[in-house]
Amino acid sequence: MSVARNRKESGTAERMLDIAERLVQIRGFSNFSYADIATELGITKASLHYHYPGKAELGLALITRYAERFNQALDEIDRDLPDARSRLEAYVDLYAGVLRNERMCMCGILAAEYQTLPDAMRASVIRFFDENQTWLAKLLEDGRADGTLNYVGHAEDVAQGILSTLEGAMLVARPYGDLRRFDAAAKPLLASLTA
Amino acid sequence: MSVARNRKESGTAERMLDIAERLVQIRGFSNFSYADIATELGITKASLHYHYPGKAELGLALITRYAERFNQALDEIDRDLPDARSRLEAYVDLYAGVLRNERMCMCGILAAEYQTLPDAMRASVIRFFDENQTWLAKLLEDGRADGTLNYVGHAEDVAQGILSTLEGAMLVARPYGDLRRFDAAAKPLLASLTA
DNA sequence: GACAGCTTACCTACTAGAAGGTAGGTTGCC
DNA sequence: GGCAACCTACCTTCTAGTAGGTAAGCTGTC
Repeated sequence: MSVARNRKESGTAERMLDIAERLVQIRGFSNFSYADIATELGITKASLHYHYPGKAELGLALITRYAERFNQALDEIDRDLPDARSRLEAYVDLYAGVLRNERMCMCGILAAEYQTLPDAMRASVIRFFDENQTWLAKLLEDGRADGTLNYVGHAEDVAQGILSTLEGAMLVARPYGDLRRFDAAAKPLLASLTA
Repeated sequence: MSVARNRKESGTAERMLDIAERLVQIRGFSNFSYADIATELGITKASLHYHYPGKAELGLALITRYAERFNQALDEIDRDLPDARSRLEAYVDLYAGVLRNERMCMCGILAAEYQTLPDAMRASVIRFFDENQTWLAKLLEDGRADGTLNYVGHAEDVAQGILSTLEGAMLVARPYGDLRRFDAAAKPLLASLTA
């Protein structure tokens, strides 16, 4: 028993989020329980309430972390890729990556459950979509400027369309367990923005 | 007390489906209960089990009826509208109509819950999508023939893309309670198929 | 440097309520 | 009297959540 061994050094709260995140993305928020997490972590349900007093708080932390990481990924795309077109491809690949892990976009699945979500979570789901859309709208305007993308109408509207298409592509592809279904929606989308 | 008054003349089983259908499309399959239906119908939970022995059977009946009606609507579109382009518009409007009722496509929401669905229901969700896709693929080929639609690649792939886009548009539009969000995805889709 | 008091992270044992579901009885029309 | 459609009265299992306790590690004071 070394000094910090019994203390289980690594954040249980963080591991709770890891497990819950996976369960949400596979089953949905109302289809996993504290008991599921407890079993997987090897501690009791009661201990979980020490870290997050209720499921609503856990859910909120879940979206917050997810959105943070997503925004980080967007920043990296902005930093690493030169033109709007290749950034858009990278954005699409973010979604494809989630699907490759046999998961659904967290906020996509939460959108489906929206009516049964705690209030605090609802606002965060909306915010996630808004932030995505803002990022996409800027990308679209950049693309028009640098000549790598073109489209008709307002960037905000097109951004809404892109987001919807990608979420839908994930939603429908997952029951089939077939990534090509995602591509079937994503490729024509990209094509229509470069034509 | 007229002849068939106490007998509640109109099929309770059918009214169960009506209520359950609405609840599924708003909350999802795992977020409504027999108790919800019982309350709304004004009879006891136990009576519901007389009509559908379990939730899985109810769920199956739900998809079956929904798919039947949807297919009828597709037949009517085929019968009433002359060209592929206007048929596609009518198809998109079927989706918009669901959203106008503040509902999500039943099979869209079931797709989100897919991993927690009874086996029999899973197969039916897939079948619904397959039938839609088959209908759309034929429509796309007709459109190529009659010159009202054009696209690149296989009709089946484009059909997948259309389905995904519309499901996604509904999914994202609903938390916002904003039909324009649906249009933002649907209009460019239609445009890209007529360009 | 010891010991008091506090904090962290867990535990056992429990609650109330909701879930799906069942057994068996009642009602009223044909 | 038979049967459809309901009922009362349960049961089990699962749910989130609570009460209260404990072992171990920190921290500040004398």
